[in-house]
Amino acid sequence: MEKEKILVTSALPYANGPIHLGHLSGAYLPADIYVRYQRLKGNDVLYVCGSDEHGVPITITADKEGVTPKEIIDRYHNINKDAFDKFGMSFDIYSRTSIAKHHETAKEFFKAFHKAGLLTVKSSKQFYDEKADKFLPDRYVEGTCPKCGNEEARSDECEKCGALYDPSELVNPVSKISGSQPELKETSHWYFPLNKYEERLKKYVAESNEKFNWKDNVLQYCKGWFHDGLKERAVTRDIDWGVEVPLDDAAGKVLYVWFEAVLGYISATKELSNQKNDPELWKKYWQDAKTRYIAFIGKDNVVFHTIIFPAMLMAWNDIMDEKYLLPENVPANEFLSFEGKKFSKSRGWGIDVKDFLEIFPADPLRYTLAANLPESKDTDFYWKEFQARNNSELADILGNFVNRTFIFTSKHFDAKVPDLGELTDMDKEMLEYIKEQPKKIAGLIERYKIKEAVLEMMNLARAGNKYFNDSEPWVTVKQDKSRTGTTLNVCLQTIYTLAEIFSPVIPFTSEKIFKMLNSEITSWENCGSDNIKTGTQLNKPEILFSKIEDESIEEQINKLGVVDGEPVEEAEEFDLISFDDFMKVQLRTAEVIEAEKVKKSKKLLKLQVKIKGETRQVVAGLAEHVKPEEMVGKKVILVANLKPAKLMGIESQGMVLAVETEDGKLEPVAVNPSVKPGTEVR
RNA sequence: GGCGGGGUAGCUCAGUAGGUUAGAGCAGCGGAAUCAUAAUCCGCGUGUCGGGGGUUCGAAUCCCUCCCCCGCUACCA
Repeated sequence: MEKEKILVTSALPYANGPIHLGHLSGAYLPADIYVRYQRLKGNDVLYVCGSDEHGVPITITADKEGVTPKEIIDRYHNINKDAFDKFGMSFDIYSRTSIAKHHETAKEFFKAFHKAGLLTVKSSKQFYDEKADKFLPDRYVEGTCPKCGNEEARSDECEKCGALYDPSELVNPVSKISGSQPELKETSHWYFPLNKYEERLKKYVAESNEKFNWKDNVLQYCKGWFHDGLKERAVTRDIDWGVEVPLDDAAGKVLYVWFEAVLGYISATKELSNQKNDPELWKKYWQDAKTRYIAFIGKDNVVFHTIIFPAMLMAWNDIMDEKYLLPENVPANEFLSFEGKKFSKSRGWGIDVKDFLEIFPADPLRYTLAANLPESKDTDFYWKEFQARNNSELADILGNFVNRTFIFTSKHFDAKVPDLGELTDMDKEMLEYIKEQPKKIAGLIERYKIKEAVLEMMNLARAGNKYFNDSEPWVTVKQDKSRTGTTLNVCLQTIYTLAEIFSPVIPFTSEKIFKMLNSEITSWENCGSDNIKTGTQLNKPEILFSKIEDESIEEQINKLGVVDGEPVEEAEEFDLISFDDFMKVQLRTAEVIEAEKVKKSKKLLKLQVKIKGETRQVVAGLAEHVKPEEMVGKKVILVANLKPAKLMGIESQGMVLAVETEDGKLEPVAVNPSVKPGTEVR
């Protein structure tokens, strides 16, 4: 079969925090499994990734910590690179967008577009912080929403009520940098005419889908974007962290991250070319029409990889002689939740890859994630499930099958691979199965059905156990040793095949098995043929997967929702009432005129309070907390339309609002003394 | 608010060009076996396919409607 050239990318993780299990499930593990499989098939695969290191959130983190953005990106680039490495990601290069090569590449694209007159300049008003001498990106400005009054609204959008508005409408804008009030100041930016590519993009998506059968969720996302119509997009921003706009009159402006980050795939490949002293290498992938390009991402990234990046490449290809490939497929995954909730570092929910791999080995994690990838909908990671997958599948089914075969072979055949003698129907069936199963799995992986492929891999190990059981070598060894030899030979061929087909998913274990078999991995196409030769001396078996005890899982579960040793307070859950319901409660300010203790009562005070036009008698349970004389003259809040009730025989015509402190003390809600009695409270 | 996804067995998930008794893995129950990390193998599933309505000979699947979860809304997989 002719070798294919395949370029694979995984979304560039943002270097503003450590990656967690959700990231792995989205764009990394499926890609790595795909890549390892394609390499086993003998195809020429290039797998590229790297850190995305520009943009506002990184500068926010840096400011918060009082360090430079460079320190932030260095920290997380290294943490994540290391985590990926321990997890067994087989990138050909893990680059970063802060390198000179990337700045150069991004500028090249911008300049080409600019020179061709594609980009338009538009001015708009943006918040400017005089104290900090900076234009403020949306996230740096907070104010009150003009629609709903939410005080934590963003400059052009309120997350609470969803309103979109012009930044000039924002009430009381505050700069998050200096705390001062920013001014709206005129600035200009370059825009990319995404709208001009709309028809071609629709065609691109439709045709790619026809040829390569795109995933349904991806098509739905695209449909959503097309439905709304594509608009021009600003490609520059006024910040000082990023790729500088390569024009004379653009001081203080950088390329907007969406524009340059996707180009990181290209610059990373160029970087690899340099490292290999083969400057043309990258072109053999990116600019050869025979290469297949597959971009693995999470669902949040769909628009960038099916619309924006292709549009940019189309624009380039229109102008330049050297033409880039567009992705043939963008197999985006949905999200992984953690124990039923979204990953959240601040709430202590979920676990970083780095922390995980310090406690458990990579392969059980790879297997667990792969067996439950969010391929068609969001899925969940549960610690208990991780334990079960490790113990009852990896250890009990796969690990034990390998172990029992090895031990039996060393006990009765000096750990040498016995002859394959005369075959029974059962032997033939098993041999047929180990030939067919890899084909089935290959088909699934090529259609990006990794989850189902993993199930089929484990099914081969199940079949191995059944074959072993049904063959009863512990019986035959007493009567017909050559029969036993045949059984074990078939089992060892099965183990060989298992090591091979499982290697994309659990590469570390696969390697161990090959070492135990004293054999080398072969091409995927040879799976199931006579791979392990009769007479081969087997090495001593080792336990492939140790069981995970309940205690170590409990320990992890107990860490949930804890940050720095402190449990994170869960927000209270309220039964929601409508605005109308709330308005049924009529609150008024009231002035206390008289106060005395109710006789024979520990808790009750009898108050005379003045509201507009009347004086009411109210009985309040405050006696243990406030002295009567302290109450006189106080302004309080009264529920004015509460049905009167009798307490200790005294009529109470309302209720005084009080706060209950943690130690159980009550304190009347304070009202500014200048407020007139009877004023409405809402 | 708009757009999108989801609601299937105790749990985690498959399953739509409408078609026999709706599936898998795990857990559970019963049995067999004893080579093995007490692992394995065999048997056991009547689940209002979120609710209601409709189209149809026939609906988990198509249409309408309602409820509940989640995501995106242009810089977090």
